[in-house]
Amino acid sequence: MTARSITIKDVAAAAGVGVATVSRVLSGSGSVSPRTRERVLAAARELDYRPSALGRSLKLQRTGAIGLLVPDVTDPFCAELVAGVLECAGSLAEHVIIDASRDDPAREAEIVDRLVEQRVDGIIALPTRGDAPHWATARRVGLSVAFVDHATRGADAVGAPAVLADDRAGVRSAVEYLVGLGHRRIGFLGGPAATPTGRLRADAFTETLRDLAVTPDSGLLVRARSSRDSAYAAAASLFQRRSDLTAVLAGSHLLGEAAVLVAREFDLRVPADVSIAMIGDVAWAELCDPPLTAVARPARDMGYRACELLLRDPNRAGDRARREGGRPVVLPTELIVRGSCGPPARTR
Amino acid sequence: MTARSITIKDVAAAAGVGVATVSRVLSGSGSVSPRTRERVLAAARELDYRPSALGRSLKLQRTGAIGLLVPDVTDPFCAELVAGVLECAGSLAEHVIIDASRDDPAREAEIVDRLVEQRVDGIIALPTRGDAPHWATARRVGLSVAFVDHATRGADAVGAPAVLADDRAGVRSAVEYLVGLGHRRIGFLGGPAATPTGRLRADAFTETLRDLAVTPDSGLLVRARSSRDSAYAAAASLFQRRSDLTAVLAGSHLLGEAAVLVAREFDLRVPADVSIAMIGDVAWAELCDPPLTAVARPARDMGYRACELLLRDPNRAGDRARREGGRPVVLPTELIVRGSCGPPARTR
DNA sequence: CTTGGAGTTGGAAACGTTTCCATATACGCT
DNA sequence: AGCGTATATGGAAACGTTTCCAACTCCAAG
Repeated sequence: MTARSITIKDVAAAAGVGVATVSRVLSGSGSVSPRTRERVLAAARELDYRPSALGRSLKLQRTGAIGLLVPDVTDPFCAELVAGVLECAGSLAEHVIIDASRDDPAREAEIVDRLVEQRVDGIIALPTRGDAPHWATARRVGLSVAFVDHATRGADAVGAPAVLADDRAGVRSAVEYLVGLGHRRIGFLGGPAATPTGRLRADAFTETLRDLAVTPDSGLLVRARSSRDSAYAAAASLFQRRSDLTAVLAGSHLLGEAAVLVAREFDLRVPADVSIAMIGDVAWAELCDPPLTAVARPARDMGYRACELLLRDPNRAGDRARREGGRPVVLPTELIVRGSCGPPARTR
Repeated sequence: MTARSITIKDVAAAAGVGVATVSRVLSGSGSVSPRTRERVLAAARELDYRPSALGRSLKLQRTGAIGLLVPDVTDPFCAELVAGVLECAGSLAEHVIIDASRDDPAREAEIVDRLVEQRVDGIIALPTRGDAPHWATARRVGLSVAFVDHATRGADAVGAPAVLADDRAGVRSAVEYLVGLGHRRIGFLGGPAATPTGRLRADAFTETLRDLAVTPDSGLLVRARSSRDSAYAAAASLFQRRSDLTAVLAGSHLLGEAAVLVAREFDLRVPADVSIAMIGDVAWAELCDPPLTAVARPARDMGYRACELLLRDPNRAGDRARREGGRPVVLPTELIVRGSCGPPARTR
């Protein structure tokens, strides 16, 4: 019951040396005679000694932990991101404390507070909004923060490094592709205008159309909140109102899902009746019939890079980011052409 | 630069009281006069004091952290599981240290070691194999462990509580459904025979067939390793060798994916030419054309329950599990009928 | 034989908490 | 007035490390 766990003292006693020596042997620093080293190692093995990270962290003022904050771990993009962070953290012998904000700034603030208490070495976040006050607070208490995806403004405000996908180019490539196929009335399903991502992608959409000399039609641009239901409703309303559209670009995989379901609901053949493409490549895109053309965003790399940025001399990273005005790392996207897009049925 | 972080001592000094009093105020235990309480609170606010979990954990010998170990966070089942754990942990004010074993026992052992060093309050694991030696070690150093999914034998061996989906019943329901539709030559795509899950599902498959008086045909049962490539190869070989089969049950969502792709590759219409069902419901099942019939496993609940089991008086839980011979918690599955199964084209 | 450095070693302080214990104060009784 | 009790408070120990610093041993050089 009262099995007091064994400490460095026990090992020292068993080996007949001082605790300092044990520490030196185990951490490999300092000089110890081979003879003592052997004795200590034997004692440690004998007792099945497990050093406590608590004691060490307290002394070293460094936990070897990083916080990871995403809206939702079940989202495929977030999951890939997490995998990337895990991969990098593992290779740098850091461990990862994860939590989900569920897109709720209040919850996010709480989590950040907890991570501060835990004295994590840094936080990687896909923030609800990067300019929320708790991020400034985190930086103020000396925590380094790295933002991932849709946080440009926040990174600026807080002076934290950021890793982004080149969504503007991603949207552009998809639109160019669709227009190249002959589409002129292209619907866009976008995220909430309140979020940086939602705004940016919609802007890139209209911008590209203008650049290609296609007059944008505001009735073809629909917004949804980030829930499944809202996405479905948005898609349904778009398809219903505008039976003249020949293609749809979904601004997220959730919206892409909605587009596919609604098209099926309306008995529209893809791509004969309507072409569909989406931002964000996910596993099911390949399984759809027809497989869905999508803009792949390098989620895993983004996580890896963010972690690297945070851990590889964190002060430097933060400082550099601030000095350079928070110029974020931007990773390229890639248009994955599959079978869901074709020439429009009725040109003009 | 040398911004030594402020401690309880600073607050005590600022408020003109002893550290003990500050601790009492902040932790809400013991008695303090309203006047002092106010002064302390003011000082803490003034200094923006953040208590250090390190000091507290060291003193309390309890970290408020649990370890979570899954093969792969990007797997939809694992992701849901993680979400469930996060939900429960959050409500109990615990934080979660996550890592991925990538199905590698050696890596798993390392991670467990790290978690032991971190002095987590417990570990939730979807283990590579529950009877691996490091699990016994973990228990020996006084760590409580809860297994999730395919770990029956491990739970027995280690005496840890386990949360399982009722896969046997799940497979049974799918097979009964297919046989009920008239299928007699049903292919089964199974996981590796080396894993408990792989064995159990395949066994349930043949068992059910026997119970339904359908003579099992060993040529219709194919194994794959857990990689995507291997799944595809297995599915391809099954479809190629046995053009006489009228239905396929995939033993995992990865194998289901393979079945769908191969069927499409072979120009088989679903469900006209071949019916497909799979174990494990995932988001894309609904997006397939036709949507895939699948056996839903309550991943999120499993995570939640496991966390609950671990945290709600962990000693008790472990002891009870041991006393009862490790009788695991078994959660029901549900057959979600969609459009991918129909009567066989050529009966007999 | 003395001196000095190199190589080993152990004691003790520090990291930031919580909590036990002792003390101090106030107050209501007898 | 004296006493007992309840409430408030602070000092100090403990949690498990790391590392500074001092001390000790050994041996070679003077």
